[in-house]
Amino acid sequence: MTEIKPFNSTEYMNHISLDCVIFGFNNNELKVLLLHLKYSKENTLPGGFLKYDETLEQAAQRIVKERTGLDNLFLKQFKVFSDPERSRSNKAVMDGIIAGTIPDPSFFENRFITVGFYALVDFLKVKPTPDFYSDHCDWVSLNTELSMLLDHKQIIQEAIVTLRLQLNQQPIGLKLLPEKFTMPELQKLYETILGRDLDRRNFQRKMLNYNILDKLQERKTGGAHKSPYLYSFNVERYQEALKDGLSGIW
Amino acid sequence: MTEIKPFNSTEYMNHISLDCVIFGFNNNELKVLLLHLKYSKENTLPGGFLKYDETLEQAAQRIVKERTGLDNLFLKQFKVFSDPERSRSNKAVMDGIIAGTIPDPSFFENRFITVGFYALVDFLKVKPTPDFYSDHCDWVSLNTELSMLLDHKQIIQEAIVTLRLQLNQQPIGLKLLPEKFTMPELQKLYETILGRDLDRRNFQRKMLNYNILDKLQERKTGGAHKSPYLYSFNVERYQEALKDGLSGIW
DNA sequence: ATAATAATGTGTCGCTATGACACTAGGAAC
DNA sequence: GTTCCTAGTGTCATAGCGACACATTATTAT
Repeated sequence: MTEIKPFNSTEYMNHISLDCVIFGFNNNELKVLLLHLKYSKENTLPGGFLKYDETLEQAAQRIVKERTGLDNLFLKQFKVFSDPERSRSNKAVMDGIIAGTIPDPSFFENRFITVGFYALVDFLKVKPTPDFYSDHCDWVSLNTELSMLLDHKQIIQEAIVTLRLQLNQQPIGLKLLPEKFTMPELQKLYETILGRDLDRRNFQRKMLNYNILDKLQERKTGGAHKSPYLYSFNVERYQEALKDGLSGIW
Repeated sequence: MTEIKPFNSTEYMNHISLDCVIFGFNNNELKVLLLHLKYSKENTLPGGFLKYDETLEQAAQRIVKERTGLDNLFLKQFKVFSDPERSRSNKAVMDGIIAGTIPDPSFFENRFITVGFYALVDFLKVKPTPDFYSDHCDWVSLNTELSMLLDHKQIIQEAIVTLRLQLNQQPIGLKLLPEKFTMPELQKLYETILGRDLDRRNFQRKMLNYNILDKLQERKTGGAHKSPYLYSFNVERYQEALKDGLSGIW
């Protein structure tokens, strides 16, 4: 249970909610897109409820589109959070009721099981858009210490663990990086997700051996030092390689 | 939505159900524990609903215990199934209503999102126990072609895919095999899950290099040929090794 | 008994992937 | 130019892996 917006609760299924951990990569950092609630001043994940004719995946796409402007994103369920206490003492709901902005308080006071999704997006393509109940919507570095609504901090943690485990099975780089990128950028992404440094030369060798990158003629200019080459993913070969997983442990 | 037993629907959360794919390994085959419904003659996964004060994990333990007699099993969520059509035209419910055995049909006619769990159990320890609505509860080989309730066939398929992907991150062998087992048995388990043959000698070398097995003095007697040695898992070292995943791709 | 059969236990060889590491090249600041 | 920093490329030794051969032991057929 997360997002609060003016809505008709009869459109939505009771007891089931979704929360989306939207990952972006910028400035050599992994970031998540968070909302900041007007009344309770808490940070929340973009989330929402399930309509009667939707799958959870469709609901997640809808929710993510409202916050990012983007369609058809890479989204994956990773865990259901079902602690009976998780939606108790929901400060955001209390404040909303006091402010008179929640049309159907009894709906929000129910117990909700939430399905966690993570999304991988191209940072630069996102237009962060707050909803009615939040005063802003921003990218937040994972290093930042934040006060989060309910169990949302835990949800983010679990999303990262999942991301790390699936690093060789999911198109992490393809989805998180722009069309063209440099080898050092790709390496930084892997290092950030894994939480440790990798050897520059070994990383490059291994990556190139996967045969999933196209080396472009262009170099990235404007940097302060030697211009690195630009690469792009060969989507076909990448997808093919992922079927068996990118071999090896990083 | 799966298990139908005499119950008071007010004890349970609406719209949320669980289905458990209980894996066992016997006679060199992977098997799942299924119920066979009296009226509709369909096979179903053991499943049930969520009580108001339970987590999904607790509910899954409860459900699995009722069918196997076992406590504290290895259980993991793997996916939520949320197709709005999935619980439509539920033959089992229709037959139950006709037979007058469903106390609260309106509850069952609601839309249900189901959370898939898989369990890994020691085949020999399980006492398959049917519920009120099923005439028997049996182990069924995955090679068997069956008519299953609703989307239960798909749920089993997804469970297997998950099992395969997590083969190096989860204590598959430890949970599916008896205390003492032979190397060929362990190999067969891996081959069954992976769906392909492995080289006997390379398998043994790799397994032993993990340092997670204790070679016992005993040998398994009664077999038709040379007696194989018995092994058991060194639980401590196994758990330790799983933290980083058992390296390598099978 | 003896031989045939079949599965298990153990060892070798060559290749590849990997980790550790060093040198060269290019762009910016001075 | 010189300095500094980053990127591009190469080498070497080792561990792990796939492919493969031979000896051992238990049952079964004769």
